[in-house]
Amino acid sequence: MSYTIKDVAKKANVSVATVSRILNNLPGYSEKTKEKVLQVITEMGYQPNAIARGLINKKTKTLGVLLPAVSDTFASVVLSGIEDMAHDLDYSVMVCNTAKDGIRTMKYLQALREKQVDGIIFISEFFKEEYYNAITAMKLPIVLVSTKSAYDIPFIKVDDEKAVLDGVMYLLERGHRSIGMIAGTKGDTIATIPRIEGYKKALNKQGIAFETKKVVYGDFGFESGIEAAEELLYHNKDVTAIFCSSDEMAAGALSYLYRMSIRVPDEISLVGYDNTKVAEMAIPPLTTVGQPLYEMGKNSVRMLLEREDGQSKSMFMPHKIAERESVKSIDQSTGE
Amino acid sequence: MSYTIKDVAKKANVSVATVSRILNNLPGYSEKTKEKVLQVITEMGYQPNAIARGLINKKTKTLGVLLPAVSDTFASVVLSGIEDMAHDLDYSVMVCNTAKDGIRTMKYLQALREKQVDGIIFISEFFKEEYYNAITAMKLPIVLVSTKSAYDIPFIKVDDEKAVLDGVMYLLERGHRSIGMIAGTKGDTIATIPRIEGYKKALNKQGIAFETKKVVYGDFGFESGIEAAEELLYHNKDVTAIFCSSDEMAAGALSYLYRMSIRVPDEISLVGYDNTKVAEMAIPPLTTVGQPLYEMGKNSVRMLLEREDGQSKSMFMPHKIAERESVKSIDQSTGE
DNA sequence: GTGAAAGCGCTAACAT
DNA sequence: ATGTTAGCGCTTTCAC
Repeated sequence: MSYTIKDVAKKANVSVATVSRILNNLPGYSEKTKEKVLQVITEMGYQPNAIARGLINKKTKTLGVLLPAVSDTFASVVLSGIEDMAHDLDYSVMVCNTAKDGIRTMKYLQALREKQVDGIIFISEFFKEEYYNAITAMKLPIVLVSTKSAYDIPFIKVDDEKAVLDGVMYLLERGHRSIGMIAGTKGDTIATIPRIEGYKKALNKQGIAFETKKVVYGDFGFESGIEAAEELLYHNKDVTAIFCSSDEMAAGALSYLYRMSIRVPDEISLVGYDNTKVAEMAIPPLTTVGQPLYEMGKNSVRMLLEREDGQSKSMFMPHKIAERESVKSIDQSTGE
Repeated sequence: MSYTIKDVAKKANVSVATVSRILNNLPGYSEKTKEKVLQVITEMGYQPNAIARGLINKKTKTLGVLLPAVSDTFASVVLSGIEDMAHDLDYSVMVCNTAKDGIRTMKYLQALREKQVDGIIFISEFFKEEYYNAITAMKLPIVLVSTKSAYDIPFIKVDDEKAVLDGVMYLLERGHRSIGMIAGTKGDTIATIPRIEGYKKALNKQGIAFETKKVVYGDFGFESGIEAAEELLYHNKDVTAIFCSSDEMAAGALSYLYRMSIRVPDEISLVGYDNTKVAEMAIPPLTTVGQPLYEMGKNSVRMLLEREDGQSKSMFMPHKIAERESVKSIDQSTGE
């Protein structure tokens, strides 16, 4: 066993209370005893036991983060923002890979509760009623990142509809008239429906009719992008540009196009969504609607911790188009 | 506040000891009281406090993971293996993003200690003496993943020298004679020197002389791959293949070659290392020497937990070449 | 089969 | 300025 505060007290000839005060920077001791105690502490290599401490203050200085897949580029950037901010504030973070599995999420929620985390950050998944009930029952502060809910829970995300509208406008402004969309999971009320809405509005602004057959669905992943691109082009020989609801799907589309010997952006332009590393690494580098993922992660812990006194409110983060090389302007007069 | 074991005991008209026994599946109560207590527990929605529990058992059922960058593809796959295994074993994991920063690592080590984690997994960084001293002082079990140390600490990794030897042999067998190498950080005794050794040995087997100018260094990241490829080709117009020490660097090389209009694999073949998602997503898909990253993550927690009784030994994991489309066979007789 | 009570390592009154 | 002591919520002897 390691040393305890008692050992330190004994060796320094003071009471545990005094040691505790010194450890916590509370008033109530002379400079001399402080020095003495500090010296004994380093001598013994004493480290306070955060578990015992947590039992009393009801604070563990640790946060729980629930995300669909740690190895997913998207979530891992958010996680890294969370991690950095938490570290600055002296908090630790427990990661819980929910694997899009509701049962597993519930198990995690319980574990986090038992381990008395000070708050929970929930990333990018659909927030079920079941979760809501569990969390309100345990009275834990929570913030949603890149998702939102039907409940009064603060979230932090970009305005998806507006972001896609801008992304599609970007294409429209460059002369594209037949634009396809590779959307996310069909029916997803957070990341699919509003985005399709943005797509529609952009077309509408230019007086272009919306056609159902021009939007196909994927699941945000690479493989689904390949399939979606194939399906989209099969039904729409005329598209000159595709808006993709994630960089990974755009990478998939890119891959399909490459295999079909269709050049990007010469024959078809592509714009992605997220601005993750995959957009940078793609060939050609992808123009994409960027979300400030890292900042969103950082803000989420700030929000969570401030929340403790007085509800903090949700916030929309700005999106920004990262221009790279996957979009070509086409000259309308020549139809080229 | 939530309910405590005392509340349950009172409401069920038994002692806390009995409740505790039931909670922990210990003998010493009748089936009847068990039912009664269990019922009260669900009624109240009681959840045990793992902090209080941890104070007694000196077990927190949580692990600490130290890694250089959560958003790095490589580490995040390992992390996801760790996460899954930990979850199966009812452990939680605290992630610590060390950002290749020694000070930060030391801070984390201390935090993990104070929070009484049951063990530590250290991924892919150089393991400094400083860390060793801190960890032995706190008597925490630890395992190294994808790295090793000068100390008697179990590690789990692939045999880098052998892996690169196989990768380069793969190229040699396909007729390549002038092979460049984009290595990792110069001087890195874990992930660079042994790999260069493997490269040398492969050439040697075929009686090809090793040339210093054919190996250039990067830092395992995408951008460094771009620069390295440029440098390598500048000094070696004749290479027909490049072995890269990470998939990200290979993607960088790919990107550079694309910009230079040098076709892969027609003009230059490429093989990567790791077999992460970026190898799959590359255009063309990268042939790469794969490490079983996810499995390594899983094994590391198994190893860590078994370790508690009796030292467990290090293990080498098998590497395996994932064949995709970035390598072309060249016919030597025609010199093509 | 069940309960009382002594801690685990610490903090926070309350004394002095 | 410093010490004594009562817990925090739980597990674990030791009685009965």
